[in-house]
Amino acid sequence: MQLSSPEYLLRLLKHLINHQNEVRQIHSILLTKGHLLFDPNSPPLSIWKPTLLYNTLIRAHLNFGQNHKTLHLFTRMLAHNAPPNAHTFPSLIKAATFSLPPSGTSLHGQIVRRGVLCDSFIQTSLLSMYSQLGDLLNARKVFDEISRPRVVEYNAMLDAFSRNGDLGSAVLFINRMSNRDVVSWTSVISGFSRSGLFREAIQFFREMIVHADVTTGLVKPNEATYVSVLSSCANLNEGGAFGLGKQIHGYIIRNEEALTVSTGTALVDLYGKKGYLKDAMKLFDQMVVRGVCTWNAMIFSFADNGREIQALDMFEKMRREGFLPNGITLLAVLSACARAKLVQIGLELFQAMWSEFQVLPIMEHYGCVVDLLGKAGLLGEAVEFIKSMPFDPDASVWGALLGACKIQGAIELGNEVGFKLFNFQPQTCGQYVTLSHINAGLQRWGPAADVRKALKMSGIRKVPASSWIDPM
DNA sequence: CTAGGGTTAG
Repeated sequence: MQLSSPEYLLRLLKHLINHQNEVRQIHSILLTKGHLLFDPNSPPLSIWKPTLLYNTLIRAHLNFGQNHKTLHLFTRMLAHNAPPNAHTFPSLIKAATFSLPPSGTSLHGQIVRRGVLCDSFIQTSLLSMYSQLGDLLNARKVFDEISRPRVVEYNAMLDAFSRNGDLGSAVLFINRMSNRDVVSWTSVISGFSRSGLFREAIQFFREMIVHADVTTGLVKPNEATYVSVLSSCANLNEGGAFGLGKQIHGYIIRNEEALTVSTGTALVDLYGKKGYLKDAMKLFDQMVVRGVCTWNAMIFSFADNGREIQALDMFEKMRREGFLPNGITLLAVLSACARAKLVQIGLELFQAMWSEFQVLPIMEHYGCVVDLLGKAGLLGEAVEFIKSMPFDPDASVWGALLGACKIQGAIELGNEVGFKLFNFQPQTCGQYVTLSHINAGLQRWGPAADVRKALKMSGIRKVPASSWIDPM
């Protein structure tokens, strides 16, 4: 086979699909050889080559996380007259989900016009896209158009309910499904967890492991399930929650060989949040492979337990080992600085965020700096800092200032800020719901009552004992 | 194996 033939280059591309430099080189060879150009006069067997090549390139760039480039490749594809097929769209839909401005609806239009809407992969991708964009209505519409949904399609709809906080519907839905797999169960557990309903998440996990799905061996909890329920255990301040977490830890040790990045991090977080820093650190050291998230969990553990200096040391160590801090890392170190009143270091880190770490500060970081200045008694500076923000502060930022006013006894400013906060109350700050660290206490109780009612109505029983998980 | 879809943390 010729080294510059489209067949060979396609094979090469598939083989090196996760290697950015190689993909780029193959891409440029393909361009110079004209292999990406659709030629109606080529032999019938190779007429689809440009489409295949473009689909693979699109997939590669999606994997690289280059959503904009992924979508741009589609316009190049159209310009080269390479006809998109049903395989083209799932990757594009995924890229559109996470790119700004949203281009999902225009993709939806393209799909309809090209008559590939009946493809089940495309339907699931679209459903999932609307779900991730918080558009439950359109997600539902897509689902209702699916003629014979199977478990994957059901799961996508289930996840749409779960991740958008409609857990009542999620529970009703999963109960009505004739087949459930581990993804179905995990979707609901993580949905509860995401909504801050940790007790319900744990309860649902307990339901899962005594359900016929699991006892018959049809379904088995996996890493995603454990991570979700461990996170709920970490966040629920009840003795039983920690106990369950430790049981799961034991179970993982007995059954899986080594801790993965996800389970290891979830466990570091668990022990850290419960104040068992030695155990958290021991786990951290045991882990063979760590991720940025692992470091984040460890830094947060120190920061939240009054060991701010150790948190900052950990941050230095992380950088020495070549890890690039992300937005969460910065949040962890900024909160450590705030707690220890290390104003200078905190401000320097905030300044370095963009210039050194290429992390764009978001609302939470600003909230952290306000907290930092406020805790140190620099209320005037905190107010100035809020005024300098490039976007409007939300309730979490004003809340940080209010907290500082209380500590400092600044009654007048406190009243002013309190009034501003009062105006925020009726709003649902939906997109910040996950930012529980700073938003703690805000927007938590609304959905909870409804969900408990739905749980009750859906006939979830009291939890019997299980062979390896004790009832709480 | 033979392009593409659903679940995971801080």
